[in-house]
Amino acid sequence: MDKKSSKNNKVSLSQVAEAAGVSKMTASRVLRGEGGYSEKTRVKVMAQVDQLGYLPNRLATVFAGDKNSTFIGVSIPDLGNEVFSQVLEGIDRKLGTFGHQSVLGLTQHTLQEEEDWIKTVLSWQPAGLILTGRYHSARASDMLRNAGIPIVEIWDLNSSPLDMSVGINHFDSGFDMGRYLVGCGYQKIGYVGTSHDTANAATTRLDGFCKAVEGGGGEVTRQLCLHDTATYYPGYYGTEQLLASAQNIECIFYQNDSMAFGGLQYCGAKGLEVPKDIGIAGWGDLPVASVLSKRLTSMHVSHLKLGQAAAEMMMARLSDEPVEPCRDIGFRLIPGSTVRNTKGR
Amino acid sequence: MDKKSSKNNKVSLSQVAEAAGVSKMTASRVLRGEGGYSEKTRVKVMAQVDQLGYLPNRLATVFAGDKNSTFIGVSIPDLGNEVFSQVLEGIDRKLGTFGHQSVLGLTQHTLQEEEDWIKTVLSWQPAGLILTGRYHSARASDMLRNAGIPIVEIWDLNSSPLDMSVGINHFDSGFDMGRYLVGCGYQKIGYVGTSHDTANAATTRLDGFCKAVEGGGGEVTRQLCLHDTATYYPGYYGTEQLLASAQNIECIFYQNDSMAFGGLQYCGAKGLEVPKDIGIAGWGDLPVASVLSKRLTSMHVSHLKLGQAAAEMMMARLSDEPVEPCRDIGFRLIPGSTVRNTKGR
DNA sequence: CGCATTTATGTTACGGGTAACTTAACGGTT
DNA sequence: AACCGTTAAGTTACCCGTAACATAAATGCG
Repeated sequence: MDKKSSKNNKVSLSQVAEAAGVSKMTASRVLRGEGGYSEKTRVKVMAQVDQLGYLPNRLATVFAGDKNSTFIGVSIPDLGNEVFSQVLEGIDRKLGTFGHQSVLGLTQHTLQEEEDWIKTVLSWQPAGLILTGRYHSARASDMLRNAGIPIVEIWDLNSSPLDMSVGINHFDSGFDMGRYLVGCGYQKIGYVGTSHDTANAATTRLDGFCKAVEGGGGEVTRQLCLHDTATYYPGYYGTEQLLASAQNIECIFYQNDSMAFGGLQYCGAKGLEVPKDIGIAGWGDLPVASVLSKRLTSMHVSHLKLGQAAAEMMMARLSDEPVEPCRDIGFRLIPGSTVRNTKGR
Repeated sequence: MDKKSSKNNKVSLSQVAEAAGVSKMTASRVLRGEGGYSEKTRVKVMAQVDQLGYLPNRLATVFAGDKNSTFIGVSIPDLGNEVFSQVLEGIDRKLGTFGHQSVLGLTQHTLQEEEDWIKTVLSWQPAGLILTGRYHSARASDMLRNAGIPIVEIWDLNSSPLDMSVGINHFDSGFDMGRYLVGCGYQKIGYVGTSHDTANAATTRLDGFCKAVEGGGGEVTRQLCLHDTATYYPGYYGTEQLLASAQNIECIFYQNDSMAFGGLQYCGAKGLEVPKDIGIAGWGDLPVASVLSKRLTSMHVSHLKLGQAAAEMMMARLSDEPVEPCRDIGFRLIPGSTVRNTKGR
């Protein structure tokens, strides 16, 4: 049974059929429970399935062209960011309940990586794709259009998606945060984030943020930590750089909570009291935000729910159920206690 | 070009060949760069490939049985735990550099989920599997043995793996932590963790921990938060429960850092000073541990490296290179400052 | 009992590529 | 021109399961 031929030691349906003394078509019917066979035959076939340890080859089924695969390609920028690992968890768990599998692609926030991955994953005839972000290379867009399979773009809500979209309006979330901070009485506000080669959700948030702050009479001093990940340490050093270059900053908005934690740490190390001496606001509301004795001012997004929604839309489309092509997951501002409460003035 | 037939609108190699006025075998040779065709033919074929937007169907290639697939099934307990998302990131990034893809399975720490997933993923003819943990259901073990593909068991180092294993010795890591805490002068030590239906790495750590503590004359009061995730909140409430049931606890060891953060938060809320009034030790050394003003006493494991090593072993085996079947990634105790420093006594 | 109907099972063809083999075209040599 | 080796291209068969069609056995019913 084991390792008999160098080429292919898998047990095939024909072998099961032969062992059971029936044609492979009959065996196929039994395995699919399709009906049209006697109980005696069913028992014979199933006995051989157990005996030989037969596992169906789904490649053949899909290949035959009549059935869809159960692969869903899922592209995620990176998993170092807790946000995206939660999204992925939501997606994969939900897909799992429908008997589908995620084929992962980590695109490192670059369109080229995404394009390469799309090309590869499409060659596996996936049932659908879930992509993070609304921006794709021209060639990627072509392939996606021609693929003729359901596509869900997540994270950055897209009002004219390739197919379907679920996420939040990042501009609005940045705007709301900006308005809130200005409302707290801040005027000179800094920003610490990372820059990527392409437009992305964080940039969109910053745009919204700036608009609100400037509209409220404030001013945003930008500080982009080039070519680094949006994590704790860049947050720390970005804060140092920012404060060194502009002394009158009253409050800092960070690309995400991890970076804000780094900022808090820097302030603590330099004896700056938060929020007395400086205000700190993050984005994303990571669970670990609760670790701090002071609740971090942040923006809450239900990442798990976002992932689940994406998977649900995908499955609905695959079952030909009607699907609303755009779904807004929403966000919620967490006032926290790392910015001061001086209303207006 | 788009959506022409309801069944299959994919461009096939035959169509390319026909359009280029050659046989599909010739087209196949061109696409694989196998040689044996004229430059004129190559140009003709490639022109049609671009024209028609042909994407190879790898299903067919693998199905034909002569080539291996580039799927690697990867089972991970959950992604809520930052540890595992780092492991997955390490795996997928490394696999990607070899042109392979991860097919994800979240097994929620149950052997049944793992078994079901293994059955499904094997039906897709993966090139190999990477599984978290050393324990598998009997049926799963059967299937794995019969699959005849490389298998890497990660996380919990297995001296007699199904095929290959990479991870750390959890017993030893628990033992070292126990010895360290006893060495710091602690005698009455509590444990807060979660309990699962099956043996797992955390249990093994606890065993090692208890052995060291008891060997050093100390005593471990166990507190298992049944049926909950090993995250922040159960850490908080587990600490509350533990301290309510045993007043003389001097130090608490947690299943992981997330739970330890919860414990720290609880102590802060109740006015207990760390480490003056009580010691706190975690496990895993999450990056966010640096968020705290006090460095959390913990055990460092390089999760990313672990994932990369798993992928490397897999790829080496697939290229028939010699592979050491067991690889110990090691760990490093982080003394931190959440336990007191009273040496011996 | 014989014919119609249902049920059980078998046969053929196919999908998209590729290995293995065959044939045609080309170039050079004597 | 006849011969041969090389290169370029085409043919055939196969991988594994299933749809579609064909046949055989069992059952129903007047």
